[in-house]
Amino acid sequence: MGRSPCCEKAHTNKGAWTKEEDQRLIAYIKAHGEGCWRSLPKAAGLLRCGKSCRLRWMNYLRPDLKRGNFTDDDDELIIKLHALLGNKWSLIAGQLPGRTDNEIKNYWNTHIKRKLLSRGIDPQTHRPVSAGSSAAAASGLTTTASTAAFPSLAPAPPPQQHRLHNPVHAAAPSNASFARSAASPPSEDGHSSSGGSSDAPRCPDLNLDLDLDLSMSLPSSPPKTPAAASSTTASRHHHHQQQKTICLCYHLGVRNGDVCSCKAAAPSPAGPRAFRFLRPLEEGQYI
DNA sequence: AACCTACACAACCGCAATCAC
DNA sequence: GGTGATTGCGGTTGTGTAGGT
Repeated sequence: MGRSPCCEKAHTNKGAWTKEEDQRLIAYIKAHGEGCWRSLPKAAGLLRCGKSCRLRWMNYLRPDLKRGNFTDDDDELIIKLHALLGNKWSLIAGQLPGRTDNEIKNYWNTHIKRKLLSRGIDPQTHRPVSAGSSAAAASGLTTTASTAAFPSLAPAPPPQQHRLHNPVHAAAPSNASFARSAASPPSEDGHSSSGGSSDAPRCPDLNLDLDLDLSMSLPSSPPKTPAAASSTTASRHHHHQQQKTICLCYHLGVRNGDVCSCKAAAPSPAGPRAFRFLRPLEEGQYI
């Protein structure tokens, strides 16, 4: 379907944001809320692409962002979530209130990868480097941490016609598409992963006690302000406001009737699309 | 002090998913 | 159901800076 450019590049600034631009963006969003990124730059008097505005707001200006170092607990949680979800940074970020997918992605690439390698663990497969050959990995993917964490998911038949992004892949690694989507971390050198280890099952003998870890309490964070929650997203996916009763299966995008029986916890009237992605947890909200 | 290198992170790009008509 | 518009995600790149020589 041919795509028009998201903005008129000839009339937009690029590169680092200035303080003035930040102030304009903040002021506008405070006054009008998030949403309609396409028209926001013009309305806010910014010579920026809407995507750029959104990114700046989401990754840097949002008031609920937690700046500062990651704790060791954060590290471990990220590692375990990565083992479970692969490079689904937005999903991982959803479990770390106040952190952005971009921040976690950067942190993974600059710190955690090295940390794992220093432990002799392959950051892609989460297996010992020496035993991390593709041949060994090919032994199977059916009893990964995912199924350990969600035993009820294990026997589920491969979902039909799930979209690539549907996180059910992450929760149901027994189907091949999981390996191609959620389980396709970047290649060792950090370059594109799109063609990565598509057929190599990840961490078949991974033992990360994820069932324990995924039920543990997560660090709390200040409640998100209404403005902090994407108004656009909120209007489309307002079920996220009711996440306190939602199980992780639902968090992961499992649709009603797919593999999770937590239907009662899925309040969305918006249909399957509303299950697309989980959102950052509210304060005191656990998975 | 100057240069080089590695690191950290902000920002961009391309594409898929989703929405609206 | 088809199509274009918009949003959001993941991968990659660019740039500033700290540390080493």
